[in-house]
Amino acid sequence: MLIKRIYDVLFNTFGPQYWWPGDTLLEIAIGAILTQNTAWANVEKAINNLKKEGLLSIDKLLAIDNETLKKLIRPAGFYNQKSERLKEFLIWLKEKGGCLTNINESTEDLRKELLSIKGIGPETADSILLYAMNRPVFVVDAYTKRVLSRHNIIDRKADYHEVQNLFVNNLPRDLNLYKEYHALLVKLGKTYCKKNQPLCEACPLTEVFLID
DNA sequence: CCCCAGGCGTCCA
DNA sequence: TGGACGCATGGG
Repeated sequence: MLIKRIYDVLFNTFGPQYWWPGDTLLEIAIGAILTQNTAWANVEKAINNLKKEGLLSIDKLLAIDNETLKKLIRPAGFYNQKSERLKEFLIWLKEKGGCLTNINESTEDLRKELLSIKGIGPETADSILLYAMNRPVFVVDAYTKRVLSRHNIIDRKADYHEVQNLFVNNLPRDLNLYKEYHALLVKLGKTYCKKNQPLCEACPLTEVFLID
């Protein structure tokens, strides 16, 4: 099966990625919001600012005023929106009891609730579910779509669920597999599938399609 | 100077 | 429903 074989090639090429980077689950969830359309290096700066101030807790972040929060997360860009999005997410999380992995609710319900928060769309919701809440949800991002469409596996304008289902329907429902696969696709994208790089000879996926 | 990055909401046809 | 646009910083 194609989807499984792509995974094997990526894993053999790059090895395990151990995603998502971050010391705590809360930090991971915050990173998922801050990284929206933003280079990870800039997100790290924002998170480090919060960490230096000892603010990486739900209550402390909710306690500081918005202007302070904006200044701290400024390097991550879109800080006016992201400060609001962060606080709305934290309010929701606090209502859920404040522990990301001890929530007695179905993944489906949690996903709907996350999507109802303004500024949290499918990718951010699924990233939080998978990496911060340990729920087996496959994450689709810009790299995933670009890699697959560039190799004619999906249409360029395939929507989120269509791409997500391609993976879910062709893989065992396994938490760590989902984590590694998404991380590997990002790794591949950053290395061999950049935006204005039409096709790359060195892309390890070419071997998959030569065999077919 | 340019383009881009681990999106999302809004507006408009 | 789907394409264009604004949001913003920092690196290449």
